[in-house]
Amino acid sequence: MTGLEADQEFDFDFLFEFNQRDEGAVAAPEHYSYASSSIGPGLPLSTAHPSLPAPCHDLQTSAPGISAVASASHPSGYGGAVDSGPSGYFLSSGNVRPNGAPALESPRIEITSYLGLHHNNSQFFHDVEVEDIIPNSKRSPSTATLNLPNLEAYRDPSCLSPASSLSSRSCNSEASSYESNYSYPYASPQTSPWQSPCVSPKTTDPEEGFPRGLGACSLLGSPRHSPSTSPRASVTEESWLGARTSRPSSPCNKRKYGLNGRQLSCSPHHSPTPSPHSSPRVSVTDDTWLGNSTQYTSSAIVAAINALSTDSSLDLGDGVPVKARKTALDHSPSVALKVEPAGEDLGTTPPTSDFLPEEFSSFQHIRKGAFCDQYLSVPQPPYQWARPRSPTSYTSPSLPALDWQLPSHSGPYELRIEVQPKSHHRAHYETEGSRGAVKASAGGHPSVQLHGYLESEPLTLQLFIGTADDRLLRPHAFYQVHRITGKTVSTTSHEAILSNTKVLEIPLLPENNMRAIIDCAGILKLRNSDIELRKGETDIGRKNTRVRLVFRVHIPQPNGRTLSLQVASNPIECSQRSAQELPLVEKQSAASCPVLGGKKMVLSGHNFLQDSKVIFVEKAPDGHHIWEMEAKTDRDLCKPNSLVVEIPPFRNQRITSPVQVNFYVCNGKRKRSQYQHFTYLPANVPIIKTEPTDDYEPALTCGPMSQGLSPLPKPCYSQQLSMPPDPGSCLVAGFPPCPQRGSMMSPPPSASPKLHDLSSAPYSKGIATPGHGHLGLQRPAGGVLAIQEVPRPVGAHPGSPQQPPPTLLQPQ
DNA sequence: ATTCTGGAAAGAGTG
DNA sequence: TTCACTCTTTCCAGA
Repeated sequence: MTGLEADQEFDFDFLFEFNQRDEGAVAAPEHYSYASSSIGPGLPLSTAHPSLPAPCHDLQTSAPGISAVASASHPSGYGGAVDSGPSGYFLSSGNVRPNGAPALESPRIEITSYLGLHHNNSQFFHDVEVEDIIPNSKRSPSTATLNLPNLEAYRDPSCLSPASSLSSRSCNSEASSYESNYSYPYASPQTSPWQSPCVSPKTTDPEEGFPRGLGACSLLGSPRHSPSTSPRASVTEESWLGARTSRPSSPCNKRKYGLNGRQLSCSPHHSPTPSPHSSPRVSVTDDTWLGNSTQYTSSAIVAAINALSTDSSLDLGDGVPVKARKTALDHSPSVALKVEPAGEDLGTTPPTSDFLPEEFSSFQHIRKGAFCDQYLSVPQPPYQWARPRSPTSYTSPSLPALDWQLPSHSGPYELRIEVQPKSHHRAHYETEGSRGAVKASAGGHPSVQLHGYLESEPLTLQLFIGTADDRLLRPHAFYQVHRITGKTVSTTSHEAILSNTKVLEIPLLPENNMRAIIDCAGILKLRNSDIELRKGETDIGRKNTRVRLVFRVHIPQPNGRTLSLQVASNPIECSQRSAQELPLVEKQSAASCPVLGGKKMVLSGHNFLQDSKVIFVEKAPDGHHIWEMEAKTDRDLCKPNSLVVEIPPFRNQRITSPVQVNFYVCNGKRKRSQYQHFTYLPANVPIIKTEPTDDYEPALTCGPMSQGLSPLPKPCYSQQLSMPPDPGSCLVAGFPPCPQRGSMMSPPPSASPKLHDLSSAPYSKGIATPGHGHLGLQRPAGGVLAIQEVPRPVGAHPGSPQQPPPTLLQPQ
């Protein structure tokens, strides 16, 4: 901890600065402080464990795991975050409050935001405790179905045809996302990716803050206080009806389905709520950039930044694409801890009780309830298990937002996925019946175990559906976890909603060695059009069909803090078709090879055909292919699940540093697998390690790791390279491919740049662009790698300079 | 009667 | 603008 402390201080500083600068920023800290304070009380009340209380964030955030694990002293990152986290919060809070005034611009906003944030965070509370408290009425339909909150609200006025799904309009979304990515990079916090997770005061602000009249607001649209009231309301309804009833872009209109009812009901009112999630995305990118390293730290900082950004965003607003902005704003929610200005404690529950219609509406988004409700109305679980036993840790508002990157292990603890889920699982729509629980590839179900926990107190394992792209792990906007019950389900679970994300809470019992079999989790697909209309949503759903199961556990620490660990599964393809027809590479026996090639590489996955071709591609930063080479495949050895290919020689036999390329399996026209990463090594250079180990790990490890940790590219380098500090070198050398992961993550060549590429693009620009020749090209790799690898560094490589993140950034 | 599943139709989106 | 093909979403039917 000591080391951490130092870090903490560091973080604090940041926080302060931010705070001082922005109210929002301040707010963030405050939240924390509040949260902490408030939490304490709050939790107790509920069922929460004492442990969970306020400290949680800090700890978690601090990412004890990360900082601690990796290196006691994480300078910046986690450690700082962690340490600072707590303290930071307090301090900040203290300051803040006083400063509260500082909020100068819009104190309310801050407050609100906090609230909002809190709520979000507190979601747990809400979910757990609050829910009970809160009248169903408030919630939208308590039905299990997810309600899309305010489609209308989300819709931009600009959008001509509400119906059309954003995806189609991807441009916008993309643009926004890209922009966010690019533009943000270092520059203004606002834009910066950082915003992402944390704090998202913005969101709150906007909504609450109306006063400000954030530029964003306009974008956001109506959300403000009362969605319904808002001008849009009318629109809303229309939209609702139209949108909702009919599927947005698609067939809806044509087909008449009966779902409308539900949606409508929910709709208008809810609308205001921004989607918390949304934020992550944008931020993600940024995060990646920035600091991957500092997941936590960053988070704290981010929060601060977000706050700032929020404000700024307003200013910038004009310049920034709507979507981008929205996103930013939205972020806040997710991250934000909800703290209420006044009632810190309240933050947790109090609010719930209070709502006046209007207020409620305004807060809704903030409140988990609001958010959630709008989004997902989760049936409340009458489950008992949670209460009695479960520590209810979740409740604490201080818990890290779902888009925060957390380590999979810290100190003696390690959260590990013992059995990975199958790479394919057809998600079901709300209009369909459940398609069952996610299964393991070998039969049975995935399982997760917390190692190193010797206490007798049971814990709660959280599960939510996360993204599987090259960017930072975050809740997937288009998929939600779906609780499965029935005779065949042996694992009890409880649903909760955090920032619009459904979270399945599963007990981790000492008697079961803190192991849980995940046979109670299905995957629900939300209509792209609905989600894309959400405010702040920058991602498009089209072809965005891969997800990961993300597991989290919050471990109470003796010092009162809570340590949060997170692990993500390997990617899961959730679409019907692709899962059946597209080739999928899950593993590759080699991650790199000398430029001479000739080496055999075994690919394992699905849908391989004798006619399958394996194409190696080197892409330029701009995405176009510089080089393509079909690898020879051994048809005799080809099986549906495995393919043996001979690595082709690289076009340039004289490379002096590793060059990352991609390859994919092609079954025909558009039936291509995701890009896989592969690295060509200089002929005379000692091989770093091409084989199995990496492959393996990457695949598996990466999945998880990336999941949890930060996706930042930098880390990767550090980790793998552990070597040289030089940025440049790192980049180059660093690029070790993370094969497997890549497979899942990278976008198909043909695929629209948007989704997948988004991530890549950003990276490329940020990283590659600048001067790294090949490296630049490798780009995606960087991003990808980073993500994958990062984790390791954190957890695994304590020694590594982890926090290189900064390095990365700087390099550029 | 439900829950899972696999399959596929219908229509919108993409290039 | 048209066309072929892809992708999404909803239905259907059987286990």
